[in-house]
Amino acid sequence: MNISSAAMAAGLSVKTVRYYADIGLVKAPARSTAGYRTYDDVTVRKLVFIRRSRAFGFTIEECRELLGLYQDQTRTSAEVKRIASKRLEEIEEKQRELQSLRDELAHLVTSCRGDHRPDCPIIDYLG
Amino acid sequence: MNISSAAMAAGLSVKTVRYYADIGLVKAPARSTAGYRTYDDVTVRKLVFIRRSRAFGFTIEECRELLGLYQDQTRTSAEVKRIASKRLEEIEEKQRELQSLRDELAHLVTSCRGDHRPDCPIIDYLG
DNA sequence: ATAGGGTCTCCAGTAGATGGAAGGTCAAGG
DNA sequence: CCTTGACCTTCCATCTACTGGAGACCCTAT
Repeated sequence: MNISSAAMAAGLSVKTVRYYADIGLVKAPARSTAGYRTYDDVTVRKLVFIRRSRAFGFTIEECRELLGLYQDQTRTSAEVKRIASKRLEEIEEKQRELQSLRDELAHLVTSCRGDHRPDCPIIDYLG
Repeated sequence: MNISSAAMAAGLSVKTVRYYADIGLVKAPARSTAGYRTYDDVTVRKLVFIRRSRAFGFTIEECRELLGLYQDQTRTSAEVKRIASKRLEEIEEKQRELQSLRDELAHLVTSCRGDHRPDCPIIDYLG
């Protein structure tokens, strides 16, 4: 399978697939005589795994760790849960941040008349 | 005022204050005979303005725009409101994203026993 | 033979800083 | 006067996770 088929199958861009091999996230694929990368299904499945992990916001390093666990028959679900819980915590922290940000900004936006005059509570707040 | 006092007063790091002048977000400060940057209160107030804007997640370019409006006596509050509303929309979009992410991840984490055994719904989902 | 795709490597750039090296400056204390 | 330590300078590199593009090579079809 050439890189574009692999990328398509994994739902990633060709650039990204190459990048993941460059940084050693998946192992370097075999090459055709012309030097083209040839991907197998196993690697494509790993690429899909990475895409889904990234969608949850796991960093590349976390993906590396998760991928290691994915392939490790002796893993414990506790290890996986620890990583996922950490990410969940981060998401929830971010949500709290965004919530207070939103409330504050929404308040300012609401109180701004948005007309042709220069006086503006948003600018006042920032300045 | 030397750069560290200005940074302190603005609530930013020295590096960041220098950076904001480098990219032309605030005008390049005057220099002492030794070449030290000397900041005045007006610039410090702008730095504070930028810090607060950044805290809302406005990009540097948006900060540039907001700062322009801040200094423009002929601004209209409509312009300010437009920029702020756009940011508010983005925040709310991000909130929706995070919410569905959180729900999904929370579900997986909850259903994972987190024990010494390898079987794990989180890994299953990703793979 | 040629046209069009696909692929290769390598380099640069994105946002918004931050870290560090090498060297100049300043004020206080001995 | 000299040293010490804190501050300042410039410049370059690094971070995250890719993405874009140039120039060259390869493959298939007509």
